Amino acid sequence: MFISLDLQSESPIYLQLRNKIIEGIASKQLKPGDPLPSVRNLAKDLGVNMHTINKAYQLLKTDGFIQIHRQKGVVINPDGFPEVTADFVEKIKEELRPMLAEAICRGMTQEEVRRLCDNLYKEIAEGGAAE
Amino acid sequence: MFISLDLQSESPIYLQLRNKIIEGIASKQLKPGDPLPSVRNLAKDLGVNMHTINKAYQLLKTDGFIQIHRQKGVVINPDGFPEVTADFVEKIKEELRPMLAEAICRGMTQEEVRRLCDNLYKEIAEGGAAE
Amino acid sequence: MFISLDLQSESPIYLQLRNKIIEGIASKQLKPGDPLPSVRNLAKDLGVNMHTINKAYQLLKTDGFIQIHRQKGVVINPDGFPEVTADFVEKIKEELRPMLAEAICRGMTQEEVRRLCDNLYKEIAEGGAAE
Amino acid sequence: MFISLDLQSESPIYLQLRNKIIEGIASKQLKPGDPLPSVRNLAKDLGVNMHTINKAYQLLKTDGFIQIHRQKGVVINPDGFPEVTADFVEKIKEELRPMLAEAICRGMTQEEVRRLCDNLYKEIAEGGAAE
DNA sequence: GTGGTCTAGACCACT
DNA sequence: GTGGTCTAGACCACG
Repeated sequence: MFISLDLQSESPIYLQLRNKIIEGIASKQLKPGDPLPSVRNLAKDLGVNMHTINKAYQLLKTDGFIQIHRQKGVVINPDGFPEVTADFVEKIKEELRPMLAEAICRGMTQEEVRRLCDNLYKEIAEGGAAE
Repeated sequence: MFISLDLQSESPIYLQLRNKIIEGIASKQLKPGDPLPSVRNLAKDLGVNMHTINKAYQLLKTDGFIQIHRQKGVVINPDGFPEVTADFVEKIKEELRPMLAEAICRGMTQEEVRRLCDNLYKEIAEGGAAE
Repeated sequence: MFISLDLQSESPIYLQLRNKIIEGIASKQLKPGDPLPSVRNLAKDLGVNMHTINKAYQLLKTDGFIQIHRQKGVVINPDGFPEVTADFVEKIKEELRPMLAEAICRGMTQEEVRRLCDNLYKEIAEGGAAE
Repeated sequence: MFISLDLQSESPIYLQLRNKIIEGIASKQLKPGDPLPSVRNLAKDLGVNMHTINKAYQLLKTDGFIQIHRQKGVVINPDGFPEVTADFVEKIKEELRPMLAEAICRGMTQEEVRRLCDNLYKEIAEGGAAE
């Protein structure tokens, strides 16, 4: 799995990295138990600061997507992933809301929105566009 | 139309304000030609700085949602709103992608995602839950 | 001669008006000695403030394009127009410079610039696009 | 590259700065990939406020002339510059029109206008007279 | 009274 | 140390 970061993006690098890994999990390119590169190695490969990698990994650990063992390294959580909590639904709705509102202003119908979501869902699940 | 801001939020105030106004347009609480408060009045009402309001207004102006008449004030764009451009679709997809990926990891089915979007779409269009 | 103002423009109304009248002179729709509407009438026709009209007229008078007589009203200067002074050349160059620089950055050739200026010159002189 | 601002000018400082940088690009004193000073350094050097510099930089970023890397700094867009869009041609024509009209009123021939543009084009491209 | 511009500070997130 | 954001003032052009 190749990870490409956009260093000019407004989105902080650590967040981009976290999201790329989550997309990797969603597309099953990364499966429970799979190892991830060490902080040091990944930092070198991506050409970014170690702290940045570490921040992404800590986020993923906190959310329960990965485990970090001092000796064995970093692995995709072998015990499965977090559920769809009420907090998560709330978060996704609050992030979605402004986008949907703008889409409505621009004249997108509910049908068009649905199709866009459906397509994106499939695209992610199949891992096509991640690269 | 009442606007409530979360001053503690990670999301910058000017963005929250921009989004609230777009939601107001989406829910038809704000219609083309409707006046918006002056920069200074709104700043006073919301208890934030004038420049913060101005930044939100400038964003909305650039995107074509409002018009700013220099000595007269601010109105919802009476000439209609921007289209669904390719850029917009690209933007929405890139913002949606990480959310959908996480939802997939957490086990949400495509059906559940669709329902969530549908409900949110209606909720926004009806403008009920915004405040 | 019809005058259309863009009330949403960044350009102040009095300047727009001044420029429209100068364009009228350039296209010979307005000739030396021709009368202009009174401040009061023009303000009513255009739906703007009297002070705004007056400011435009004062500018034109200062530059020598019109004469303002207390009783006879406002007329295009029957004694001819100002020359191409060094000040004017300087002014036009300083205004032109940023535009040309941007055009160069965007890859316009000198030939393309020349053609654009030529066309615009003719267009103005013929008064086609003035309204 | 030295930048001189006219703090007394009618033209806002941030616009003067934007234009100076565009002239720098046009004259090839600034090339794709070249770094620009940090917002705060340039502000100190020019003796103006940080926000004023930032406003100029934001403008240049929006137009695609520079890139702003969040924690790394500002560089001339290494991926090239925007094209000659229809919008740009429209803008330049509308700005040019009043100047040309006045030039015509003052008796400048098309030949004289052409020569003035040609000379200015060369002067900018060679970057001699900018400072 | 309106927005446009500018100043002189300040805190924060990111690397 | 970088840009992003925000505040609390101020003056000006415009209408």
